[in-house]
Amino acid sequence: MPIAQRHPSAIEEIANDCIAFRVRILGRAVSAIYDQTMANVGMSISQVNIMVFVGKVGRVNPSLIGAKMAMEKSTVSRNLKGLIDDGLLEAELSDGDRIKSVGLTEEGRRRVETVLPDWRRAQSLVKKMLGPTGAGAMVDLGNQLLHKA
Amino acid sequence: MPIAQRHPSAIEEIANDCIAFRVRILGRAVSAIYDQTMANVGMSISQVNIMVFVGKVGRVNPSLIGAKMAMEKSTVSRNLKGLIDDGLLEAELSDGDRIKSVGLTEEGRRRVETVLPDWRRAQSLVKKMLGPTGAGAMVDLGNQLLHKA
DNA sequence: CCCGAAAAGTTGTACCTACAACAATGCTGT
DNA sequence: ACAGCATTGTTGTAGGTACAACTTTTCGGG
Repeated sequence: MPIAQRHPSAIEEIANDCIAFRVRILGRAVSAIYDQTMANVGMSISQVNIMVFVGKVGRVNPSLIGAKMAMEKSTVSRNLKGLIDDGLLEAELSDGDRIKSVGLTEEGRRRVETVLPDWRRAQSLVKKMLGPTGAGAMVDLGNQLLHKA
Repeated sequence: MPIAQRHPSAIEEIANDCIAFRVRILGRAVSAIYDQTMANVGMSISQVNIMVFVGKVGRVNPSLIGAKMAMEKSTVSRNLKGLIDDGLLEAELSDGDRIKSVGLTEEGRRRVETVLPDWRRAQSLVKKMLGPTGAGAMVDLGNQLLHKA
């Protein structure tokens, strides 16, 4: 005869299993390390990530950034605005002044080189925090998502 | 004699290896699924996670929430405020009206039960997105961080 | 070519987040 | 008991994020 099932409360179930809970904590913990480490050059990890993405793929339109980076289009719009104003991205505009595409400027490219040492320190700290296995798992998981998008 | 090393640009290096890049994309993608799935009950995954954490550990002071959930104390302060105003958390206050500790109210507990079905749908969608292996890795990584904190 | 629908970008609004500066609380040694 | 210091919580400010509503652009079928 079947063994009586234990019925964990909603709280137990969510606390024990929730993926969002864990992803979000991880995101805050990891982002904080990069942001703090790169603060001396006045760049956030959010900004660096966008510049690197644009620099890697070349000229892109905002919607592709959103698709690949899982960002809502309005978020992309505002984030690009800041980087363009700072001269780190260069935009091709439509008649109505909408961003048709962006590319990394030379200044942007130099800026990425500038943050590299700090980025490396942060990356190393995070690897230590997650352990080699954890860090590897995280990269694999991210790549899987990136290649799917 | 040693083989000449290829020198990837800063862009290549960061794009290929950055853990923050991947964690943050994952965080947005995952959070969006939970938020959209639970929108009909008017709760965000952020709120549910805090309620569940408080419900699980019982009466806690804000600083512990921050420590365990990797949230800055000011963030905790504001997030608790909302849940208290909504009657989902109950606060013990100091003379100066500062929050000494919070606990889950009965209404809060019921609310968690209410979102459970939607939470399960979201959880299932995310598991599908990450695959069983990926989801497992994510939970392990999160637990590791939680137990260390 | 043109019309209508779909896709893409922007703006208003609101929530989540963090840092800095400040205020209140708690603790420790004498 | 209490003076000084460390911890804890709040508020000002600013960036990151998403949804809804709107505008502009693009794209396909007549």
